[in-house]
Amino acid sequence: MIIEDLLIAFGAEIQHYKAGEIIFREEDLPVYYYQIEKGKVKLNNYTEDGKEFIQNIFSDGHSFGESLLFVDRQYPMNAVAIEDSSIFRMSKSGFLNLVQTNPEISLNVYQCLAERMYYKYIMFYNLSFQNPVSKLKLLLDYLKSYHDDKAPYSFQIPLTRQQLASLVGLRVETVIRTIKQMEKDKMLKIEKRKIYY
DNA sequence: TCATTAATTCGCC
DNA sequence: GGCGAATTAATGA
Repeated sequence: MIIEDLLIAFGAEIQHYKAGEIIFREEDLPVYYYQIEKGKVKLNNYTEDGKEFIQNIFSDGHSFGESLLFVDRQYPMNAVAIEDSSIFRMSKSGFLNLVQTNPEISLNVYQCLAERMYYKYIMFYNLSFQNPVSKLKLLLDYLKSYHDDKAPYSFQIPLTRQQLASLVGLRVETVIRTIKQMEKDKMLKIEKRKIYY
């Protein structure tokens, strides 16, 4: 979200993470701004019995966890690379400095934060009260909103069923059952196990 | 071709 | 809708 040249000018460095590598953990103190150059990252939590809930998944060009740089608190979630990734890492002071000296950048940051809040708003209501079809449909709609082609079945869901399940708090089996039901209802299409929405 | 990982199925609660 | 186990398909050394 922030121009790479500017990141570098304010002290950012590229870090490489292997798939599965942890970038930061719950209860760590936020001391860096992270922006993905290339790769994929998930923010998650684990319940006591080991179940994973995915807060969000980010890919190329996205930053993550920056809201925590504005409050004096520990991270409430983990960040894990889910593919081999190259990520810009800039110190908190560099980030705050950058935001203070560049109005356009801070506006940009506001927009990112607002986007995250929007996602939380729609998901929270939906995950609290709705049935599996509604939960998955909302998630798919949200994912597709970043896709230029709005035609039906034009968007291949870039996530595994397990990841979908972890994003909406369902089990894989339920996601599989529900996705099949949605295919019957012509809401999506399945080809070679890939989901097209 | 073997190994790994994801998807799917099944029976039961 | 969740759970555990078993089967099958896809993918990539």
